[in-house]
Amino acid sequence: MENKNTKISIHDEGCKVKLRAVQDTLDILKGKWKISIISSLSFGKRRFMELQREVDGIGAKMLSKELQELEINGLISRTVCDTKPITVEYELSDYGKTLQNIINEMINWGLNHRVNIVENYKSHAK
Amino acid sequence: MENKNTKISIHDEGCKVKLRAVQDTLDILKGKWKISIISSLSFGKRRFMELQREVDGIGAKMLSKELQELEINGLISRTVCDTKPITVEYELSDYGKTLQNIINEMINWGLNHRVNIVENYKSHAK
DNA sequence: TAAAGTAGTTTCCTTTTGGAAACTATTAAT
DNA sequence: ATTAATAGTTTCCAAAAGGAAACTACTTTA
Repeated sequence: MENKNTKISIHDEGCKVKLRAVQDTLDILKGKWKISIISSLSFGKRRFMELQREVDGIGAKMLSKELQELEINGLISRTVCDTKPITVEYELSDYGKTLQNIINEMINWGLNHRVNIVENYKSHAK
Repeated sequence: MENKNTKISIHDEGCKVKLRAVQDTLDILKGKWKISIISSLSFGKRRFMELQREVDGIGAKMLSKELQELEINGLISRTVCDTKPITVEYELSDYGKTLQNIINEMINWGLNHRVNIVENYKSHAK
């Protein structure tokens, strides 16, 4: 009885800690565009306009806002280059690169999901 | 020149495909509570009220709505048990379980992030 | 001098999201 | 009879999120 309660208690605490960890991650990645921006930057440094072209559908206002939040959280760096027309390069910081595993898993899941959906469509079309 | 363009083109296409895959994943997981609900269910089956107690801050309306969307997308199953007061059990489907890698990476990142934040606080407090 | 590209910011507006509380319906216990 | 617990649904409302377009400011090119 005491043993059983102890085990349940330990289990519950483990769930809570993990759920809190997920929530901590989500708090950093919240917003419609943040994960897409990080994904884009995971392929290499990008300028403002490059990001706007690569992240489908994002406007300048949202891109600017999301980049600021990512920078505040130490996930990306912003570098102003004194080129002819001024350019700004955004890059994942070392800390931002620790998100790579999450991104990779999302890429894998999404690729697989698309295959599943297409297969499902085919089987219904028969 | 032609070689270089070809390489760039291939690279660009790879990015686009991967970014689209991330977007596909995000479309399934969008909403304030979906990932938390899936995380909770990744520890085992849960009843409606259990989920509401475990997912911190969620209300009945949102829980109900998010569960419906998850069921529509085939990620969870809903089983009505004919117990004394009727109970309903929610469970990850086999397909929902394929999200486990993403959840695990989010748990790991969040756990690590919390340690980093605490360490940062300590070093500033010195 | 005008157009176009860089990187944003600001304003105004709409849509989406989400919360609180009340309500339905059933069953069991007090 | 009343309370409580199950699992939701519905309504009404507020806040947050986000988009379009105009605007700033600088430089280069035509």
